[in-house]
Amino acid sequence: MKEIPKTYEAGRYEDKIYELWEKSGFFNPDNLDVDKDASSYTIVMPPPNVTGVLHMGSAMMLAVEDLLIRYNRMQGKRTLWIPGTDHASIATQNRVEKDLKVEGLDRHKLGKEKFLKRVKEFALNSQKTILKQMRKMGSSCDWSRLAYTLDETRSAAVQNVFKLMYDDGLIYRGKRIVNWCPRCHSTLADDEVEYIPKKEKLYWIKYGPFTLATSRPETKLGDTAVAVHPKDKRYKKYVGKNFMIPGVLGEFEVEVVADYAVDMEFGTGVIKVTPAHDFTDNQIAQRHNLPMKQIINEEGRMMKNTGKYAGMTTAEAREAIVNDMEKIGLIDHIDENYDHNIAVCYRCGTQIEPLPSTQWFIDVNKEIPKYKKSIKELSFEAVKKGIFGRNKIKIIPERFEKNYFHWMENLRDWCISRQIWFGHRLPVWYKDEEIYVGVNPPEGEGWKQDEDTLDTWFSSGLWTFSTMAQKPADISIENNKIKIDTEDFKNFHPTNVLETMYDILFFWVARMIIMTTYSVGDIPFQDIYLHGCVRDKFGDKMSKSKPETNIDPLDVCEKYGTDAVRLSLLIGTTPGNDLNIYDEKIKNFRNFVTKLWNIYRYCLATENFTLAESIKDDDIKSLSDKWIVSELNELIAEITDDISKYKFSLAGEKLEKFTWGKFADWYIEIHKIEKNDAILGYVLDKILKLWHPFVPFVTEKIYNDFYGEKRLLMVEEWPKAGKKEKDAKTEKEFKNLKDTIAKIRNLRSSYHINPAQIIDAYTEKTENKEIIEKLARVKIIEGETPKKSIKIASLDLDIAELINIKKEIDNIEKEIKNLENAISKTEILLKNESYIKKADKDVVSLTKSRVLGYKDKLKSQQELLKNLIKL
RNA sequence: GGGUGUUUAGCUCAGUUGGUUAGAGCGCGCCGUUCACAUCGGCGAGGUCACUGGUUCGAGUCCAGUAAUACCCACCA
Repeated sequence: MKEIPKTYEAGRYEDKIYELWEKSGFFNPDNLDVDKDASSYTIVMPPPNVTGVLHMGSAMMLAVEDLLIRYNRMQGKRTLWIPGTDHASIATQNRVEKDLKVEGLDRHKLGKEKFLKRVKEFALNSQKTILKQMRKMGSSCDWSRLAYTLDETRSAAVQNVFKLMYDDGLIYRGKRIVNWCPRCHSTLADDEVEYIPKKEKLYWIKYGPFTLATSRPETKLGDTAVAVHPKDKRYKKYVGKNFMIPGVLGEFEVEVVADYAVDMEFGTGVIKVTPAHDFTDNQIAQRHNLPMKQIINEEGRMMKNTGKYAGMTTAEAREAIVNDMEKIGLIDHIDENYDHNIAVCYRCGTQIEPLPSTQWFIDVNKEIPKYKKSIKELSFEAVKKGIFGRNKIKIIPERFEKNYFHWMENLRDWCISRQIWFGHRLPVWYKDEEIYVGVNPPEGEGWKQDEDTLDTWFSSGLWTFSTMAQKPADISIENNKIKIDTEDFKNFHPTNVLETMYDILFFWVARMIIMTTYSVGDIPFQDIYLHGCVRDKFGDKMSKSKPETNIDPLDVCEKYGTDAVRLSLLIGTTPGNDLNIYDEKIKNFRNFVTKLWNIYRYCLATENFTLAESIKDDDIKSLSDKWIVSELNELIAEITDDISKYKFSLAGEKLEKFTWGKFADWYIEIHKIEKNDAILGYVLDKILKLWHPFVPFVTEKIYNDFYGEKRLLMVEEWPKAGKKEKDAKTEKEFKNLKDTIAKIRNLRSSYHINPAQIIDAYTEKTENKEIIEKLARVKIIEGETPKKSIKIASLDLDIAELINIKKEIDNIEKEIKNLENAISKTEILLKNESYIKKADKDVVSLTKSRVLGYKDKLKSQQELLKNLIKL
């Protein structure tokens, strides 16, 4: 026998095994040995940001996707997993700016060109690390198709889609309110705004026929309307009318509109509408076509059109205006302690100033001529009822569909321009008043490209189809649609499943649905599988600032092996639910891998052991053989069903139970007696295959030891369940055998009978004699009848001297009581007419057999009791 | 303010279309090197399934409400 280490030393084998896989070429579905006529299975990997290194969440994503890919590859599908990374414009630029700050630099000092060079270097470096880490996790993706959201081909996709949308009239340039930081001179994304609770003053001012409450009286100079709730009876008569309102700069005219955004309970139920300097007001203005009047500039100061207040900061202007209003009697009263959230810049803490700014937008409500539907409607239908002849996109878990619909219904025009340097430049050129939009710059002198870049989700929204192109020329506009002229697109699009964490369902997943349905007239994927957030031991988010609970996937892969890490991410978690992870948990799964390894060691130690892909009928000899084969058949059927329904945790648990609790604990123990190598080799062969998608390294390593490099487990066929139904008789007989052994063990344990002591057991005749003898450590003597003994099943154990009879009588009486309870409960149920009438027939017959089982048990317990009392 | 989850053993969590006396791992208690495995084996203790009501022959599972807790969206004059 070869010298095999007692434990599986992951670090010794993992890299070599990965190399073996990669060299085999089977990651690539173009491999000559892959059946080209087989149906395809495709996943496009959510591209990790090139902002640093892989975290536990990415490890989760890779574990789930690799499981799906390996499972389907073994199912004989033509399987493709496309890897990639995301340039993540804002996040990456911020990250590099942080580095610059440490060096006492900033991007303006460095200049755009040098800065971009620096970002590019950083991104490249970080990408290298990430790709290495993906390999370490065992990801069987096709590296020949590696993509990057900012590479040439993906850029071509971005430009083409932009042009298509522009020509369809969906992309427009317009003024919108943005979060503006007057100190940083920059727009802020919504998630870059922080809200701080603060006590402020609330001014109740007289406003023509109304009195209303406001916290920003200085914006009165930009008011163009007042709004009330449509159902507010108090103000119904004013709606639709215009009024002249007295103000500090004289009278001005406003219209009264009715809008549901107004809260009747707040203040007097009337609000002033300042479309240029408030988000809600701006929306109201859009709905009612109200004019917009800007009065605050990018410095946060009052503009020239504010007369004597021009040049003041908003705070100064507020004080001055309130003063003046008081003088002419426009102030009703002032609340001093109004609880209020103020919006500040996350970088410098300066209060942000909502300002109108020129940006590019995608119109989500406009009807697209070729589909006669808007973007919103297309994306809604794709999930609601299916579109373009496809089944509806299914979200797992289903409850997220509700969130999706809610989000989609409330979707507003998507602002796609960003004042960021790193990213895709808009394919827009200006020359004087002229605007040109196109993939290539226009001919002629004097054209200047727009300085803005695109929202990073614009390019990642194209990901499922842009990754199907190999070069820029593969992408074109044809018949008013995006055409990807490649075999990949024909073979692998739409993809089967999009797997990611639920937190980017809206940011990204929804945008892929939007961009793909619009651009190529198809869905991007059929299913969406959402995993939860990987948290630390206490259920908190992991972060590098908490090194005591933060887990680096590479560290634990090193420590416990990648297989153990994968198991800890796959078992004990359900889709959409968060999962806590910590060292001890991973260690437990490492222990399981060791168990699997030792099953293999045991097998190797048997003479001439070999893995068997199949067995003949007469290989099944004993009760135990019948039992394990029947259990295995059931397992294969269930695991296959579970994985196809995305129930990985359940599948893993069942596999674990079978491998450890049935195969190792019982069958292998019995094999030591029966030595049926054919069955042993058969079961091992099957469980290696079933386990492979979960723990690819250790299973491949074992397979490799048997077959060498000629055969790869990775591309072996997924097991098929045998035809035989589960055999109830075998099941019952084996259960009796197990129960007999367990009861004897139980007695031995209760009375501390030395494990080395062999107990005499008398019987007239017994089956499976040797198994009971060895596993229960008894000696079976046939034909004699002892005077004093304890009866277990058909065995009379000579242990009467060793046990406490009274205690045993108590125990058995308790058990008898339990059984009687169960029997009477079930019999009452069986007498219930409506139960018999309404319940499933199968359920009723099951209940009947259950009662019989109880009665059997009761009988044997009563006999045992009689027997004990005699002693 | 609006929405969506979660609540099952000391801990972390499973529990499929409602149907055995509700499960696993860890932890805990007792015993143990019979050799594939002490990263192990054997045995055991531990739960009114958050609470209240309803539907049903039958509820951990479905419905309504309550409480605790987490997250998402909006940030509002």
